[in-house]
Amino acid sequence: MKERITLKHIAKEFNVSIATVSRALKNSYEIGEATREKIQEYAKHHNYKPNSIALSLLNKKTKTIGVVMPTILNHFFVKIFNGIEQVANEKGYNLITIISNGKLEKEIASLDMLENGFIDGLLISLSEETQSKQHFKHIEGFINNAGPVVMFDRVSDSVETDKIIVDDFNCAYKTTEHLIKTGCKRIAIVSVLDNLGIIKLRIEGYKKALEDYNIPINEKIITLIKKDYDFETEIKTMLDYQKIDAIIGLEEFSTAESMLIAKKRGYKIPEDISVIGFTSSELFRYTNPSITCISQHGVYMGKNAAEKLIERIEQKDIDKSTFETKVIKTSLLERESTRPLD
Amino acid sequence: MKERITLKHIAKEFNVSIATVSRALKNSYEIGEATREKIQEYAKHHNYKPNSIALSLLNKKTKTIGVVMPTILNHFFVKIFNGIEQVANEKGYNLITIISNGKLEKEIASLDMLENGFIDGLLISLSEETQSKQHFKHIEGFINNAGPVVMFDRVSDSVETDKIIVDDFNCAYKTTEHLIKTGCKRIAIVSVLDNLGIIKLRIEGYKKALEDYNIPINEKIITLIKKDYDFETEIKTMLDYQKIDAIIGLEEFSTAESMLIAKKRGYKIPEDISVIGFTSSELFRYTNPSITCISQHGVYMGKNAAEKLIERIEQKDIDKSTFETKVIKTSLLERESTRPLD
DNA sequence: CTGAAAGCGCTTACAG
DNA sequence: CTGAAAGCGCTTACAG
Repeated sequence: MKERITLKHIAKEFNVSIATVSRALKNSYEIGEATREKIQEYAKHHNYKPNSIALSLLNKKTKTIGVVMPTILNHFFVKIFNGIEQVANEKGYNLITIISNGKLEKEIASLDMLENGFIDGLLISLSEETQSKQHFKHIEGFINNAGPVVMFDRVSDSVETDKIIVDDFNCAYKTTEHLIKTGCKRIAIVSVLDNLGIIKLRIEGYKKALEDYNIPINEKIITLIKKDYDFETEIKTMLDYQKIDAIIGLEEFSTAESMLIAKKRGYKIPEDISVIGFTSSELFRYTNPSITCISQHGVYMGKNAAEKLIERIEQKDIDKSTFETKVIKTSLLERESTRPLD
Repeated sequence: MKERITLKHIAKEFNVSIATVSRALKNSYEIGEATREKIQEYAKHHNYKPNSIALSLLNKKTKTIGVVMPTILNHFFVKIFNGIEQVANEKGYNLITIISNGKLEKEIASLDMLENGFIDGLLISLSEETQSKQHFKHIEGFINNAGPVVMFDRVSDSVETDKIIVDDFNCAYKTTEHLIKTGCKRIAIVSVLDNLGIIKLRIEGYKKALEDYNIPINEKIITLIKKDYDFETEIKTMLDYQKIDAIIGLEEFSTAESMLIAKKRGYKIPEDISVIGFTSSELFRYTNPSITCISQHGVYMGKNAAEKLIERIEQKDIDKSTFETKVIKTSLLERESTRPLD
């Protein structure tokens, strides 16, 4: 690696000041044409690139956005990331990506590190632990000290900022309603996530739908499986001791895995048990039967989040009263794991 | 957002020089204990964080790595990214991630942008177009002007640098051999990727295995499907006009989709046709039958790539003669889509 | 024990 | 048309 060429080098080469070089390269009309041309040519030939760190220090803008996500091993988040990347790229922003891995500690450490001027703004989806412990000081700290924040999907009501979410309550309501209309009455919920705001909302929506259709709620078939519990055992127990004619899986794993276990237990899908996944996943297209699911439009969510953040970054003053929560509509993608409506 | 607090502010507060503040915060033994303590306390209380942009300018190190990948909608790359993230995080490096989306142009633009001092080094997996056009000037330019580069998975022989790859030739050889040993003779290859070094190597390994077992090579069942061609039509044509008893899919999509089409055409898997996917994918666990595949150990590859790059970054001088290409072993994960060995 | 100065690489208002 | 100077926020060798 050669030493990087700077204005200083060029200035020395032509025996002019670095100010002149700077202006010549910016095509300033102030500089004589001859000087301008020879400097530009030299710079081009030697592949001069203005040092962006120096520019960042000067402008107090890095044109870089932080993205903190709980995981990337989840197709929904991959899609969101894709959306973010598209918009960021388009608008000339770089992305610094951090996976919190569900850990509050890492989230805090990351924000702490990012609070030092390296990014212009932050996109964040909270880790499980952050939500269960309801610890948001690091987010608020960032907003106060470092720059605008847009939260997406896994958000918190208690943090005042812009948010992009899915309407989990309504979505769960409609999903449950759909199952009821196809004749299901004993609808189970399965999830390996817990303590997440979105999970609570989904369960509320589900319960409301059951109520509205006068179906009793059976807490024993709302199976939230903690990390240290064995998934297969829990599902088998539920299938063996409870009567069930539908399963709503709240993420990819729970959905696909529950269906697999049910099939092994001899249940026909969807004749005996209907299955719906509460997330879009490529995987669901290829299972047998293919799985009906809620499409959450991850790319669209990512794009919206990035657009909102960049808008805030480029805004002079941020009026807290203009903070908004955008709700992204979901859609039901019917496949073979649920019965047709009529 | 409050104005960020700087050494200047603190210095003014205590009527000392910024040098003193800087030293006090670094716990320099030179500074009187009283001064040190009151400055530290004040800084802590006001949440002072040294501006990392200023430090980067000073140290000519940003503790940031660039990651350029062709796609993220591919589980293999997601896993690699996870591995990279783990190591980077551990060693205190940030990641700037760019998805080239298979486009040479974007790859060039990205490197151009990253060449200006924002990153200490680069991890890159080439885009399809880059490989088909054999255009590597931007990579070489980066190595010469900006910093060390480690290439992973989709690499080029003509670029001199460290590389982490899968042994595609051998792996394809052994995969083909495995199919032959389970009684398959008419082994098809299906891929939607083309012009990729790794694809060529895999096909060579496959052909070598056929040769070694005295099985004639039938080019008509090596189906590389171009972007604008209809996948389903191509596969159906192959199934209808050629005799086939095994399919090796070179990526997730081709594998899962081919099996689906074959099943629809009435073939029993693996009795009539065996299927192997040349990539690890969560999806393959849930299809019916589940799909035997090559596990490429993406996380491990990502970790290795990141470790190598950081080693290079933290090295004073890089001796080109020490560039190495590390080959990651793959393993065959047998599932239901292939027949057992005996 | 503390400060003034130089410097990282750049831009730009101010002089001339 | 061109340059010297100040400044972005920091560190550190050099003086005292």
